[in-house]
Amino acid sequence: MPRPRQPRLTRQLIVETATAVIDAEGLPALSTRRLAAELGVRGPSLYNHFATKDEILDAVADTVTGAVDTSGFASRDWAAALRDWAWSYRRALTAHPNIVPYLAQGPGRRPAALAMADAVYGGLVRAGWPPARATHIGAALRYFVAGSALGSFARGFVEDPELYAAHYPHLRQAHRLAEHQQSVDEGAFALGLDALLHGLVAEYARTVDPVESARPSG
Amino acid sequence: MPRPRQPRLTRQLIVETATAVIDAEGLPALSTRRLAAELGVRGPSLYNHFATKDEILDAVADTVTGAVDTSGFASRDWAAALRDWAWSYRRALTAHPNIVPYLAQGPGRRPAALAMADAVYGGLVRAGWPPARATHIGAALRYFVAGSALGSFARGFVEDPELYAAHYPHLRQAHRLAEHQQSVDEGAFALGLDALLHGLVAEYARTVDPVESARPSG
DNA sequence: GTCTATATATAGATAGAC
DNA sequence: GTCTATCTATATATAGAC
Repeated sequence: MPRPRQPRLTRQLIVETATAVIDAEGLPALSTRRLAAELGVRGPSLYNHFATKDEILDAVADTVTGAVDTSGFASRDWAAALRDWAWSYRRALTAHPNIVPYLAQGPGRRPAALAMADAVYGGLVRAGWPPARATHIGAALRYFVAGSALGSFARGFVEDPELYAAHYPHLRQAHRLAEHQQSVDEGAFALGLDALLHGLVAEYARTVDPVESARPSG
Repeated sequence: MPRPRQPRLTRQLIVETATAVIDAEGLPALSTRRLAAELGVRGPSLYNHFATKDEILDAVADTVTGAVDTSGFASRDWAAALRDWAWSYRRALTAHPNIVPYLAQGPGRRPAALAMADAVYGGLVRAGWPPARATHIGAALRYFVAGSALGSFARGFVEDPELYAAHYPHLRQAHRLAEHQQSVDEGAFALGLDALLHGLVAEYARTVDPVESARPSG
């Protein structure tokens, strides 16, 4: 009973469906058979559109990264651009947390990841940061965003509070916050990002543009 | 030809060997057969010491986290304690980067991870941080450390610089730094951690201990 | 371009002998 | 406590018919 006039496979449809499976059940759950079944075809059909499973994963990864907005770096305000980029980056990754370990294997040859790195680095250098410093700043923010998307603090705590109370007294309250996992994660990200940018602005004033910064007070 | 008097299996030996395999070849490379072969036994023998493969992975994860030093929180200087903890945490994770995605699945029931969270949270609250704030700070630093261990900025760049030059002009210089991957990663971590702590100290002065901080200047 | 059939490999885990 | 033998399952990928 071949399905008579169903939508045929396309690369985009395969990528979208693969993303959905990964989001719902994790990276190890994505097999070619599972993906094909989800699309209403058999496993081998996928190989008419992708040479290997890794090509599919790369396409998923590139699509996720492609959703990140780096347009802020077109302006002059590098700190605002970093903040907007970091939040956009975080939104893109937290929408698909299960793919993050794969993403972190490196930008590799994925166009979107390379374009993102290029935009951030270029924007910081244009703002006056020394090249080596620009690399460090981009990497530091990438670490923070990737780490925040990778695993929440709350995730993984078991249900019974009393189970912890005896051995880890300070966690009694902390664990209660696990009920509000998402708000904890977002609050921690907001706090960390603000602190990071605060420190970077201070260093910029000290090392990159001391004249401009010193003008008001001395 | 059974091995006559070889060292028999112990939980510790299994965990150490599993860690070595994961370090060398990645998390997916660790199968029960592979691990057993490395130990000079057959697969089923492992089940005399662990009920499941996941139990072995949990033991590996717990050992990695157990190497983190949180003794700094015994003192009063919370910022110095955070810095020491973050560096110790980073050293523990970067020594075994391939296990990080597994670690990030949550503290779960692993004693070392829970003890670490307890020490950090307790130290910050004792220093005067509000409980919710202490949770956010611990999480933010955990994100940063985990992200930095997960994937370096440099990792994954291909060898030929010219391959990037045409399409991503700003990356020509950045990619050269990939040759010094380790120093880039460490520099980015140092910069990010300093910036984070700088921002936190400023907030502490503003919100937790304004009297003490305001004394000199008003 | 999708299909059936299959090659090849590998996984985690158990039963029961020694 | 380790072994052989095996169960069950699942994987990626290819050949060749339609």
